[in-house]
Amino acid sequence: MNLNKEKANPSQKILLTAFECLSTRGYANVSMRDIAGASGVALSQLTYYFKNKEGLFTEVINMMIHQYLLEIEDNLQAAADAKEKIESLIRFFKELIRNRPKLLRLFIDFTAQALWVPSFREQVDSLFNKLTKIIEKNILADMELGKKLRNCSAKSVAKLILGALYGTSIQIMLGSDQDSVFESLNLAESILN
Amino acid sequence: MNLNKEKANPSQKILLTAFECLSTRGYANVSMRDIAGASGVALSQLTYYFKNKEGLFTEVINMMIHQYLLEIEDNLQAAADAKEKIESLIRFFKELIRNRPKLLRLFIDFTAQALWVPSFREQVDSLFNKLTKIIEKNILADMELGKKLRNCSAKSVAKLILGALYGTSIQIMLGSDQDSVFESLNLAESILN
DNA sequence: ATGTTGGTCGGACGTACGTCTTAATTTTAT
DNA sequence: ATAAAATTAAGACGTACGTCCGACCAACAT
Repeated sequence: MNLNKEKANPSQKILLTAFECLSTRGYANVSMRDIAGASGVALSQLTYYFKNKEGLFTEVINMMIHQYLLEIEDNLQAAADAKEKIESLIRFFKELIRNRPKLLRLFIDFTAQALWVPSFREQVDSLFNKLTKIIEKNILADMELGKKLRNCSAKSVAKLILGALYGTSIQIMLGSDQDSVFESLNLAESILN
Repeated sequence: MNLNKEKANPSQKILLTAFECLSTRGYANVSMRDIAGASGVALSQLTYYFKNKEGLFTEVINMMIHQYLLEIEDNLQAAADAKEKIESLIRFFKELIRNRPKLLRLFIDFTAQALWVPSFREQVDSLFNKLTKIIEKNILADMELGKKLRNCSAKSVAKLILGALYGTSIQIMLGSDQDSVFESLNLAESILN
């Protein structure tokens, strides 16, 4: 976070601190008091701005989704052809794992919470759909894989790609031997070409 | 669970009830008292047998891993050739999603907890490794995909397959439109052949 | 019969939680 | 300058939590 936490308005400050806490220790292990304390704000401020813990987490996730979805789409549209786009997508995931593991952890945690909290679930579903559409539009539109498998809908292909990237990333985050899974991502890239 | 909960010894009874509660409402949303009440046992019995909530969840997961790892391996070894084995593996995941979603939910939840609880993390890592080995040994040993990609280690291929199946399953569990993701699993099958 | 052991039970302990209320303070609009 | 609104602060409320303790009770060995 290179945003200046001090100068931001309080709700931004809370959001950024909340991201830090949640992505470091997990939704279940962070209390509203922790976040209030860490952002130097009264507990009731959190309620005032975000109603409750669920609302706060929702906004943290929204902030992240907004930021990184744009980033992905920019990267993809900057790439010239399908091959470069795939490379860019895989690079994004690698970079996520290596340099922004907190973000990935936050998202994995969020995904699991979504199993039990309806509003989270809608959010996750919407994100998955957006990602699928991005992959579909940018990568599958004009490549031979699309033709090769045109008996399947492009949506299914995109979902499989997304699933593979996500599932592989989870293994990396949780596994002890990270190298072989990074290899898996490279492999995914070469399969797609 | 077709095991007879009534006749089982108390620790088994607790385990089965715990599975039911945890897989229905999630680790964070189930209390020790809930489980004790549902299994008709005093709260302190849970502590007596499993020390604490973490220990109880660990044993629930162990029970499931033991049961379904055997099942997967049996299925795979019963299949004649690589093609059948792949079919069997995909069928297992489909069946998991369709008929035993509780188990899958439990596992996804567990995976997320593993981000923050070291003992869970070891358990997940070990499970992922076992699954990878199973895929590696049964599917990749003698098929042309193995040769086609022999510049990558078999382990990486197996991890990619596992990641794809797991990531796709998560999308199904959380998504509204399940059909297109089932299609993705079919697609995974045809890619592997 | 008696003592011992492993299992069972209800309940209490201290803590932490999310939420809510109420009041003080600052900002904004008139 | 004053009224209204928005923001901040502090604290209490009730609840739920995981853990722990001491009393029972059954079975069994002595």
